[in-house]
Amino acid sequence: MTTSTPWLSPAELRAWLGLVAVAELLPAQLDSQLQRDATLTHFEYQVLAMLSEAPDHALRMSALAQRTNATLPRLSHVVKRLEDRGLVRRAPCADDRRATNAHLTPAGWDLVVATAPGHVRTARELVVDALTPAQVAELETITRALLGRLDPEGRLTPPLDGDTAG
Amino acid sequence: MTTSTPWLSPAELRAWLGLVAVAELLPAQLDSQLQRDATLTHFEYQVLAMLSEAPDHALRMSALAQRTNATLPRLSHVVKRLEDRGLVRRAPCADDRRATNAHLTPAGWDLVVATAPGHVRTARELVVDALTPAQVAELETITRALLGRLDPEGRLTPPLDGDTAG
DNA sequence: CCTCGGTAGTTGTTGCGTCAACTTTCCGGT
DNA sequence: ACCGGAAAGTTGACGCAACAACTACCGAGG
Repeated sequence: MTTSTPWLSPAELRAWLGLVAVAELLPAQLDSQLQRDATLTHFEYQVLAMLSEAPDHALRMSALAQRTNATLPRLSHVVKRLEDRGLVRRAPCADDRRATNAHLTPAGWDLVVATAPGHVRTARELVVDALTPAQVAELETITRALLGRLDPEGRLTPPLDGDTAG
Repeated sequence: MTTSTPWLSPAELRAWLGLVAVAELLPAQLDSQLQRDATLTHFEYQVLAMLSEAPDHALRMSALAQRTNATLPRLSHVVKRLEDRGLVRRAPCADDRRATNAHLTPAGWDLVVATAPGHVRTARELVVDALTPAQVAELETITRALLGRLDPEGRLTPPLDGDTAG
C-alpha cells in the first residue's frame, strides 16, 4: 500500500463502471429467467449442463466444483437439493472410495433439454444480439484477457469446447 | 416460445461464456478485496461511495437504492448495519415525512477516503491494466450496448459523471 | 374534510452461500 | 504393517438477500 495510486482516467472509469454494472445485472437476469422457466438457479443449471455434457452423464464432485467455479461445500448442498428433486443421483466412486460421482438422471436430462433453448434465447436477447459481430469478437478477446487476471489457474477458461453451458 | 431457437455460433459462444465467467468472478474478487481491507461488502462500499459524492453527504433511501441497484428492503438492512458501525446516520426527511435521509458520518467519510485507493488499485489490477487503451474504449461501448438491454431504464447508466463509485 | 390509491420505509421469514469443523479414505515414509 | 498428513465430501451454524406483509404518509377527488 505504499505505492502511489494512479487514478482512473475518465475513459477508464466509464469502462470500469460499465463492466461492474454488467457484472451486477447479468447474473440477476440469468437467475430470473431460469427461475421463471425451470425453477432453477443459474448455478443449478450450470451443474446440470456440465453433467449433460460429461461422458456417461456423470462427474466427480470435485471436478464438477472446479468447472462450475464452486466450493465443495456449496456444490454438496446444491447437489443434495437437486437429488431431492430427482434431477441428480449420487453414487460412491469405485476407484476412490473418498469420492462421490454425481449422475444426471433422465428427468435431469429432460429438464436441461427443455431449458436450454430458452436460456440461449436469453443469451441472445441480453448480450449477443445487442452487439455487432465485430464487437462479439472483441468481447471474446477482452474477456480472455480479464480471465487471465480473474482466473489465473484457468478453471473456467480452458474448456473452450462448444457447448450450451453458459 | 413458439419461435425457433437460433443456436450460438462458436465465436458467439466463446464470447458469451467469457462474459458469464467474468460476471461470476469479478464481484467475488471485489467483495474479497474490500472485505479484507475494510470489512466492507462491495455493495456497502458503493453505498458509502454514493453518499460521499452526494451534496451534503446525504441521500434519500430511495435515491440511494436506485443508484446502487438495490431493493429498498435490502438497502434498509444494509444501512441499519452501517449505522450500527457508526458509518452512516439516518434522519427523517423534513420535506416528506415518509422519507428517510441517509447521512455519511465523519467516520464513514474517513473509511471511504482510506479505502478508495486500494479499490482503484484492484480495479487496475483486475481489469484496466489487463487491457490496451483501445480495448478499454471498446469495453465501454460494449458495456453501454449491453446495459441498454440489461438496464433499459438506465438506473445505473445515466450518472456518467467522473467519480470513484465503481 | 374524508377517503382511497399510491409512495417511502421497515420488519420478519425463508433460502442460499460461506466458513469451520469433522469423517473417511488415500498415500508416502519407516 | 503402521503412522502421519493430505485429499474428498458432508454437515451444521452464521450472514446476507429476496419476498411478503405491514405501518406511515402524501395527494387527488368527491
